[in-house]
Amino acid sequence: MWFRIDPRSEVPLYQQLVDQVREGVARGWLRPGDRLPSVRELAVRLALNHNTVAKAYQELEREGLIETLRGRGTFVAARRRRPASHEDYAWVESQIRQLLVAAYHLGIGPEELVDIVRRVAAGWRETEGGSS
Amino acid sequence: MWFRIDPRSEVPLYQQLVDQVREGVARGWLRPGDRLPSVRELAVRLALNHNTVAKAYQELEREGLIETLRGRGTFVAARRRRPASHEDYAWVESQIRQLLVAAYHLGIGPEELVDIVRRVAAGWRETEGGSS
Amino acid sequence: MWFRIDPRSEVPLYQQLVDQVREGVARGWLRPGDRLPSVRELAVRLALNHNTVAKAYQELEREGLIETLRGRGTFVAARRRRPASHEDYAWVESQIRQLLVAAYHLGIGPEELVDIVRRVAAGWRETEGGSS
Amino acid sequence: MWFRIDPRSEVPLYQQLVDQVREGVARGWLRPGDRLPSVRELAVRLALNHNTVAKAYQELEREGLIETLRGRGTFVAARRRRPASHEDYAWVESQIRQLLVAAYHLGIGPEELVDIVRRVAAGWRETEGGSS
DNA sequence: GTGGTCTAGACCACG
DNA sequence: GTGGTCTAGACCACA
Repeated sequence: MWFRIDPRSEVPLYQQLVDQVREGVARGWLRPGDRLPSVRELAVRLALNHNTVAKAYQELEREGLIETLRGRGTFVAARRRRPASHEDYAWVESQIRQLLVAAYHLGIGPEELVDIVRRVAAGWRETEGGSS
Repeated sequence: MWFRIDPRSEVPLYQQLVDQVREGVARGWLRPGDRLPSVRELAVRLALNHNTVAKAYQELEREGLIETLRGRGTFVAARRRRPASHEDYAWVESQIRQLLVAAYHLGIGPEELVDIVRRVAAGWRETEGGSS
Repeated sequence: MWFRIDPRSEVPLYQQLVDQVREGVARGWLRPGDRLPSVRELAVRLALNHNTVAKAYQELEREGLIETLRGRGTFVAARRRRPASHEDYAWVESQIRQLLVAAYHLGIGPEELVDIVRRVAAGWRETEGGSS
Repeated sequence: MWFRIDPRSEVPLYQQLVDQVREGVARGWLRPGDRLPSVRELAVRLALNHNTVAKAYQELEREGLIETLRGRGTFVAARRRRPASHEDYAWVESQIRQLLVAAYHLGIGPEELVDIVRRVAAGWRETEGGSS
């Protein structure tokens, strides 16, 4: 499978796992009903402690992205469609503003950033059918 | 001045300071040559430890955003124009991808995200002349 | 029959069975002498492991709610009337206290909770003749 | 302070802590702004591992009941008033139904249970000014 | 076999 | 000092 962990990253190991599952679900690489590797199997494969993997899975379950079926394993949950709230939009906009600042200091201005976003989003859309 | 610290945030206090200076410079609220408050003054005003403010200033100086003139104070540095490297672009794109994933899980699809980015960037451009 | 199993629930599968029989008996849906489905039959019907159903039946038999007549099947037992002990009352009160806490954090205060309990208990009484 | 852990209980240790803080907040024994013992201090006091205490605190923070101020410690958060949703009421009612069943099997009928609830809720109200 | 819990002991960033 | 993360290794309930 496609999990990759970078032990040198400052991002916590369990968070890297969470992020990758989130991306997998968002991009359609992981479909509802797909089985995730067992906690211990994945721990061995990635040379992590099983507790680290378990922490990631628990976080994902809390978010409703995955479900565990008692004794049978862990599976990708059906997507729950919840309309984005006003708070959600505010959060996304603040993230964008942060990104504009960071890009500026790298020498990338707002117009160029919009172009890059458009291009990256287009690449995303080719993979999945869009979801807004 | 306009510094605001949220001790409840999960973002480190010194990082919040760094972020705000970075945004101030990027948006033109802070111009080269502007004087920043002294470490002690800012620490008192924001009810922070001196070390916390000092750490923020050190980080900003390391990035070349501010300069300390011995005995005279701390000032916003002249902007060093450096073309964005290939790595810089790769980093920005990865950030965008992360944002697409996060937005997706909030119920905001790629097309809608591009619209929001365009709108936020437009608001930004009204304040500053852009730099791409 | 009316058994419903939710494999996603955090309640163990065997426990869900036990709970439903307990409710059935308490509400009068299951009367003394009524025959329960065999372990194998119920396992097939609910897509459970035999052992899971067997464990539930064992637990119910241990509680005296059902009786197994060798070779004839499993039946709802006659209700044994035993006065509630001091310990029983203490347990019930602790459960109520827990419920008061949980309700509080959902924004439901003690007075309102009492009202809800009264209403739910009234609905219950319509089904069965009460037993206190 | 008033934390008590029962290592023999089948309730997980961290869950016992969570429950006690929840009750403390609900009953007004813990007021917004009150400082909780540090993770390690409480771990020593209760003869638990610090990870166990940390897990409890993290769960409570996720629920918004407590807040951690970077490097300063953990504090009871201001109560966020959120109106109970339809789902919340459904959950409470299901809990009540379960309690009615359990009480029945102990020989305590619905009318008597209502009386007990009324009495326990009254005792609660004497401690705190009510909140519905 | 599965996930959930717990301990012991370690290292780190933050203030 | 604070909390956050991680490992190693153990035990348990569940299916």
